[in-house]
Amino acid sequence: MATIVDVAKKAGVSVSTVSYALSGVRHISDETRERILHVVEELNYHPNLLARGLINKRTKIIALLYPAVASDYLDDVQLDFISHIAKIATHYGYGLLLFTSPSGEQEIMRFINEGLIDGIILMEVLRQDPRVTLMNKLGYPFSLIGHTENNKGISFVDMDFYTALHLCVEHLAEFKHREIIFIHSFVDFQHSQHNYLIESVRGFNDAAGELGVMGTISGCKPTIQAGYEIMKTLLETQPGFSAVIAGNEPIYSGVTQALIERGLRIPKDFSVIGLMSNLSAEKYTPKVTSLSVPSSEMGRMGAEFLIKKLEGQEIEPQQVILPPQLTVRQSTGRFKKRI
Amino acid sequence: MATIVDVAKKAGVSVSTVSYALSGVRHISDETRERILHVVEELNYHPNLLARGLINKRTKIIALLYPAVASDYLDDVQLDFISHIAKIATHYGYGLLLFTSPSGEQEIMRFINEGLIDGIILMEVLRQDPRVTLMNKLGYPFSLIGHTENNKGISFVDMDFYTALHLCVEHLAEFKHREIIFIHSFVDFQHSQHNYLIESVRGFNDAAGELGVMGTISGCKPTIQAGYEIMKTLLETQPGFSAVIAGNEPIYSGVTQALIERGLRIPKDFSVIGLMSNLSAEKYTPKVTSLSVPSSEMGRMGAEFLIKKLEGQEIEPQQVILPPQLTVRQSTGRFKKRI
DNA sequence: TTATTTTATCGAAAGGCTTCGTCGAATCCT
DNA sequence: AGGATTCGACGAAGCCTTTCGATAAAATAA
Repeated sequence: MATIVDVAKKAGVSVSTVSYALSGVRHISDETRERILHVVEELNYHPNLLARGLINKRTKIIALLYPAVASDYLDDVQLDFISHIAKIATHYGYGLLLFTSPSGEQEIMRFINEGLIDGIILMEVLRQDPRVTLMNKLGYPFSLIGHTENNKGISFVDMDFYTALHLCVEHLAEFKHREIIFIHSFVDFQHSQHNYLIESVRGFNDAAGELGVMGTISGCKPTIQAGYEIMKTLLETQPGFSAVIAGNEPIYSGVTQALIERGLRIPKDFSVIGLMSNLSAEKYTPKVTSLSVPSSEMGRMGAEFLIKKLEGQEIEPQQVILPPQLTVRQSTGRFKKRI
Repeated sequence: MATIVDVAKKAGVSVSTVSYALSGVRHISDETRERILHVVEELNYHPNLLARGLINKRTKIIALLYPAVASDYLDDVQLDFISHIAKIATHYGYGLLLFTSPSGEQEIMRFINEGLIDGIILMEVLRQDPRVTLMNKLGYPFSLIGHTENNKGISFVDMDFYTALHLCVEHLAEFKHREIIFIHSFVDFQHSQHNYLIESVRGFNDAAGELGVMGTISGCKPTIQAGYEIMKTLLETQPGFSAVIAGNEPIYSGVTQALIERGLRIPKDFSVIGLMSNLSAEKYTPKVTSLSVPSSEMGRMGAEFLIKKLEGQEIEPQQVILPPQLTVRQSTGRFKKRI
C-alpha cells in the first residue's frame, strides 16, 4: 500500500509538495503537479483516511442509529429510509455506518468520543429524547427523522401524522362509514413517547369528533399474527364498524386475512386503509388505499440536512414537516351494512 | 474531547502507562491501574479509533457492498441480508459501512487503500467476478454471499438454487401440472453471470425433463408492472399452462394480479410458487407457497465468516451451500384444466 | 554485601497525513 | 542595479495512539 512518502520519493519532491499538489491548498507548478499526479496514478495511491481524519477531525463518515426492533426485522418504511440515506450519503462522498440505536447515552458518547463519526442521524425519536438532549448539549452535529417536543436549533424531517390520520378518517367518512377502528402498532402506548403515535391518535380522534363518526383506537404488535387476532376479536365484539385503518403493513395483512376468513370482501363489505409504502400498497389485491410516509423524501432530507451542516453550508437548522399523501386505490369503498 | 494525554496528566503517570493499563498488554500495578481507570471514567475517555487504526492497521469496520439496483429499491430478500449482517457486525463489535457496489475495480481498490476498512462482504456475485479476482490477488479479507466458479480459498455462503428450482417443479408435478412457466427476474439473461440465475434455470430445466413436464422459461424486470404484463401476455399466447414459479416478490404480485383480472383463482384454477422471504409469503392471501432464501442464516454466516477471518480464528475458508426450503402454503393446488 | 533478576514505569519512535513557517530563486519595480 | 515581491518547494511540527527499549527501584539469589 503506497503512502505519500512513496509518492514523494518517486516523484523526487517533498512530502508536503505532494500533499499540496493533491489538495490544491497551495499552488504547485504545473510541471511538478503533473509529475506527481502521474506517480499517484502509477502507484494507485489513495490518502489514508485514518491519518487524514486524525488531523482534520473529519472522517466523512456518518452514522445511522436505527431502531432495535423487537420483531427482529425492519419494516418496509424503515428500510426505505435506510436505503435512501445510504444512497444520499454515497452521493455526497460520505460513508454510512449502521448501528442499532443504543438505549443508553453512554453508548452515544462512546461513538462521539471515538472520533470516527462526523455526525449522526437518529430515527424513532421520542418526544423527550435523552439522546437528543445529550447531543445538543455536546454540540454534536445530528439530524432527526421524526422530531421532539422542543426543536430549537435542531434539523429534522418528519411527516404530519395529525393530518395524515385526519385525511384517512375524512376519506372513510366520505364513503359514509360511521364506525371506524384505528389499529396502530405499539408496544406500550401508555408510556409511548413516539411523537408520530401521539399525533396519529390525536388526528384520528379529532377527525372522528369533527365528522361525527365513532372512532375506536386499538393497538397490537406489528406482526401479521397480531393483526389477524385483534381483527378477529374486534369483528366479534364490535359488530357495527365497517372500516379499519391499519397502522402498518403486517397489521394490514393480518386484518385482511381475518376479513377474508369471515367471508367479508374488500372493499365491498369492508374498507381498509393501510399505512405503508406505496410499493407495498401496490403488491396487494385489491391494491391498498394507503397513507404512505414519504420515506424516500424523508431519508434524503434527513441525510442532506446533516451533510450540509457538516460541510458548513447551512447554519440555520432545517425543519421540514412533510404533508401526508393519501393514495386512493381499491381497498376502500362506499359503506354497506354488514350482514 | 479527552485524549490519553489528559488522562495521563490527571493521573500523574506517563502516556504509555495509561495505554498499558487499558490494554493489559503489560502489567501495571493494581494501585496505579485503579487510579487511571478512575480518571478514564471521570473524563469519559475513549481511545481515538483513528489514531489506534493508524497503528494496528485495524479499524473494526467492515463494508457491505450491496447491489446498486436499477429499480432503486432493494427487495425483501436483500434487505433481510443487510439487516442481519448489520446485527451480527454490531454483535461482534464491528461497524458496518454500507456502499452501493461499485462497478469498477478501481473503486474497490480505493476503499482498500484508504485503510478504513478491515474487510468486505460482497453480494450479487458473478460467476467470474473481477472484484473477487482482485481481492484474491491482493490478499484482502472478504466473504461472499453467493459464489463464483472457482472458489479456492474463498469463504462464502450461498443457497443451492439448482435443487431449489428442482423442488418447485417436483411440487407442481405432484399436483399434476404438466405445463409450468418459470418467470425469473433478469436484466440481460444472455450475458448474465449470476450464478443463482444460471443454476435456477438449470434446475428448472432438468427437473422438467426428468419429470416429463413442459417447462418454459421467461423473464422480466423485477417490478409488479412487468410481472403483470408478462403474465397477461403469457395467458393469451400460451393457453395450456397451469402453474407459474415467480422469481421474486414483485413478479409474484404482478402475476397474481393478471390472474385475478382474468377471473382465475389461486390455487383452484392456477398454482403459483413465489421465491420470496417467508415473511412476505405470509402477507398474501392466499398465503404463498414459497421457496425462501434463508436470508437471515446467510447474512449471519456471511458476516461471521469475514469477522472470524479478521480475528484470526479461522484460517480455513468456510464454504457453505444451504439447502433450499420449500414451504407449502396455499397458493398451489391440484391441476384443473383451465376453461 | 554484591550481583542478578524482576517489577513498575517512563521516554521516544512510528504510523500517514496536513499545515505553518521558511528560504532560495526568479521576477518585478524604481 | 539594488531592493521588494512573488513563486515554488522544503522541513518540521502536530494529530493520538501503541509499542519497543530503557531505567530506576525493589526483590531475589549467591
